[in-house]
Amino acid sequence: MNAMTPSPTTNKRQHVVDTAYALFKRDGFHATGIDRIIAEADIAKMTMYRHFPSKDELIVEVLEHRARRFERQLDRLAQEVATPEQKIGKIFDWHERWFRSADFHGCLFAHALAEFGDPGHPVFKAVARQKNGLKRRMQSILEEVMPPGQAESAAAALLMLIEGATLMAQMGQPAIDGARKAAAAIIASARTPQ
Amino acid sequence: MNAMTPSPTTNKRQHVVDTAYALFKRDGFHATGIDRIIAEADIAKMTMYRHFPSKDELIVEVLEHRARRFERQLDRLAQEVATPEQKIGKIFDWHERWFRSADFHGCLFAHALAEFGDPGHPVFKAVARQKNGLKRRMQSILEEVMPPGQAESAAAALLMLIEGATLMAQMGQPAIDGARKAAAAIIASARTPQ
DNA sequence: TAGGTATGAGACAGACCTGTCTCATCACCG
DNA sequence: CGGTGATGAGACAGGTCTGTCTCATACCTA
Repeated sequence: MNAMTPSPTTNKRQHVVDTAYALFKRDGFHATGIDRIIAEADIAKMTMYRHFPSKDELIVEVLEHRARRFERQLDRLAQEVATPEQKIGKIFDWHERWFRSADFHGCLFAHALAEFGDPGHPVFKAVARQKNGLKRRMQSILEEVMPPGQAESAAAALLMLIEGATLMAQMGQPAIDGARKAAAAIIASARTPQ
Repeated sequence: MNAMTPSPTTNKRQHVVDTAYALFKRDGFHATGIDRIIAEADIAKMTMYRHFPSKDELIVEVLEHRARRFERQLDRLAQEVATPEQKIGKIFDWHERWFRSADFHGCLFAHALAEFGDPGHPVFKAVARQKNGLKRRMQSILEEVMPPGQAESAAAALLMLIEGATLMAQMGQPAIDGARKAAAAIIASARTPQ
């Protein structure tokens, strides 16, 4: 296997992940059958099952791939600005662009949580990892300007706002501006408690 | 049909709704089959299909029943207190108790939105009605102490907080206190803009 | 050229899905 | 007693689900 030419295995595997992502996003997890995925990806069923031992593991793979991509994008955005307020602002910017994108269908992780509510299920755990990652990111940003305790609860509040804004955006109600103002009020309040 | 004795039709119908609610809440909508519902409710399949023309309509009925129940409970709680802050506080109280309840599995409406993402689908519309109802309720409470424009965006922010808190509660992360503090900051900020 | 690997194509199993149909039964009511 | 409406029980159709299996076919490399 030449190291310069990408492995065909990797290509097929990623192609399945991308195709499954698009279908899961639009139609949901249980409503999207394996047959639909392989038809859309134009691959044989066995090709998929050779890469992923089960549909559940494919779902986890899709979620983890999207989570990594999300983290990379936020990393990049954070480097563009200096102050904690600006970094938080960039996170809201990211979501605002996402809400306006043509194929926005809500948060895939929240949807996964809705369909896999068992805390022991691998999909549930993958969702928890992603949400905790975002919360930790905001928390460490806020710790630059407030004590850790304040930063923890403020980060939780910001995460709630973002999740809520995503849900409202899915219902066609633009609320990112309100979320932004509320976030500013929360941060200001945490900066100067009482 | 005697008006004093409740119609057996109504009883069976409600029994199906209640049983379906418990199963949808725990396992999701697509993952819960008709066969499971009628087995758990201990009724014949035809009895169900005589009351509900399709599974989708049963889902809508379940959602609407829960929405009516929710509205009644909030109506009652609102009458116990006087100030807008207290009324909003009662809404957060309700959610706090809900999060602590033994069979809490997240918001059924949010889950329905995850599985029925088509805005034209009756289930989607039922979800939008419920969320808009809660937002309107908070908005009219807030209009007692701030201009309508401020009340609208503050209500949207509070709704986002509540939805986000529900999602975090489902992931086992208690965040209602943080949401409460954030709500106070939002309302204070809207009361005295700038 | 020979061999190993990835893939394609599709049959197949066994279960589950929604929704319809028939026939029997039971309760109530005039 | 006779009739009516709600219900029970279960077969049935037609489709879809996940996952496994076999066999043929490319393709790259040694």
